[in-house]
Amino acid sequence: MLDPKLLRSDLANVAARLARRGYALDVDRMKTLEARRRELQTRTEELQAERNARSKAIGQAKGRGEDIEPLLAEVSDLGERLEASSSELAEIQAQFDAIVTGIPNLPHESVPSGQDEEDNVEQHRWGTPREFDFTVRDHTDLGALYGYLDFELATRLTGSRFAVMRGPIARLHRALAQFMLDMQTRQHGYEEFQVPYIVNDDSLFGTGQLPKFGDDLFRLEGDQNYYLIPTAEVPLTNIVRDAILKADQLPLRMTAHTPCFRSEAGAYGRDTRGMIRQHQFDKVEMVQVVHPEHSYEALEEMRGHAEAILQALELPYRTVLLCTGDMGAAAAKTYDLEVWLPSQNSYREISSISNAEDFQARRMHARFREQGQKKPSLLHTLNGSGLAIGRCLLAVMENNQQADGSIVIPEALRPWMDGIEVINAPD
RNA sequence: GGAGAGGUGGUCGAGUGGUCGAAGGCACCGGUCUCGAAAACCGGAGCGGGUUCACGCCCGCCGAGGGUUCGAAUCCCUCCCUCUCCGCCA
Repeated sequence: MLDPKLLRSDLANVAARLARRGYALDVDRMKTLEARRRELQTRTEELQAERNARSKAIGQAKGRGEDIEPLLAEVSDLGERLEASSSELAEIQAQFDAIVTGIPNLPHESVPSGQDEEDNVEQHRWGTPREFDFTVRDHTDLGALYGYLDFELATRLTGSRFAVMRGPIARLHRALAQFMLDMQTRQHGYEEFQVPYIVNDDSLFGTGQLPKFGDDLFRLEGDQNYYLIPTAEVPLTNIVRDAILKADQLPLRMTAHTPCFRSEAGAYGRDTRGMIRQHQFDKVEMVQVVHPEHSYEALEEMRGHAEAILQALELPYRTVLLCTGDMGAAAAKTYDLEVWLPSQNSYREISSISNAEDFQARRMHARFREQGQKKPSLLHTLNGSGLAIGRCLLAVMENNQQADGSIVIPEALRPWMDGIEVINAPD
């Protein structure tokens, strides 16, 4: 959420910056609503003040044993006028809020303008895609070869876009998760969390999925407004909702391994084959809660924390700076890491690292108190995948495959695989 | 799931429907005292919003949302949460 004060004082400039990411702010409507709001709020508060004063006077008169009938007569229509004014104010306020809560974050000045992923800017590449002297299989074929990865079974159990992993592939999946968690906690200073996989609507509002992107979420039956988490970013970031931290507690570095559930309502028809785009996938997530002055250092740092995983696994990747049109609504700046997939002969997203600045903090009322400062100020929040485990699994499978369909386990991962070096056909 | 008791400021804890944003204790900050500290004493302190050049003034907030009333922390309704006992379960 943007600062409502900024929307009042610098509307034209805000609109211009939003236009850069393709968001058309209705400036005239905002001006009209704001003028109306101001008028109604002033009047409502005046009426409230009058009510308070008169009620107090009635109480005092009664205390002195005086006749309060005349005083009551004086306030007879006050309630109605107040009700009329305040309900109209609530109406205007609701319209204003509906717009404000739907406005995306302002892009950082270093973010290139652009429409979609075509306009993203590659920052650098790491590793060299391997040359194969045989025809590469994609992970779906590799998994099917020995029955370690079964999409048809998952379809029978549930429906489309789910996977069943078994034996060594299931084991590899677990190893990846453990490996990533251990790296983030032991080497990068994150605290490990185990969080609910179901959250309420307040949490989803806080991180910005609601109210606008509810279609991408799985909502639970019942009247509790419960949703399956689309990412651990939601529970982890909301840990600081409604909190006022002390400056010396910062930065907070949190990580968690969770499943993520996405209905991907807008993405049907894309990546229908394999486990690139699933309704359920596991991810190790990193979240940082930092002092506003340090959030861009933290962004670079987190990018490094995610890259370190890919480097350790010896997976070729490239780093991409997202353009304004490809960023999520909460992000001011986002890097994507894209891993090399031989079967697609291209790089595919495996991690996304964003600085939300105070966008989420404002929605969550997440603040901190600067040493010696009276007023609390908003924190900055960042999140990044470190990494998406399903996609990492398929990247390992495809990049490390051999002619017979066996898969070499990356060196760094072997301690988490009981020393298994190659995934072969079952005995 | 059944029965009961509760949700008040950083914390503990008062609060007959009327000057209550709310006593008091603790913790906290500033000051006096002290070589320094402790103790004692004095004082200050919540969050959000509106308005003002500013001092300030005003509004809202006692789990959440409704309602009754001139007036609600206090009365009524719905929901959420916590605790105790029983049952069930991992």
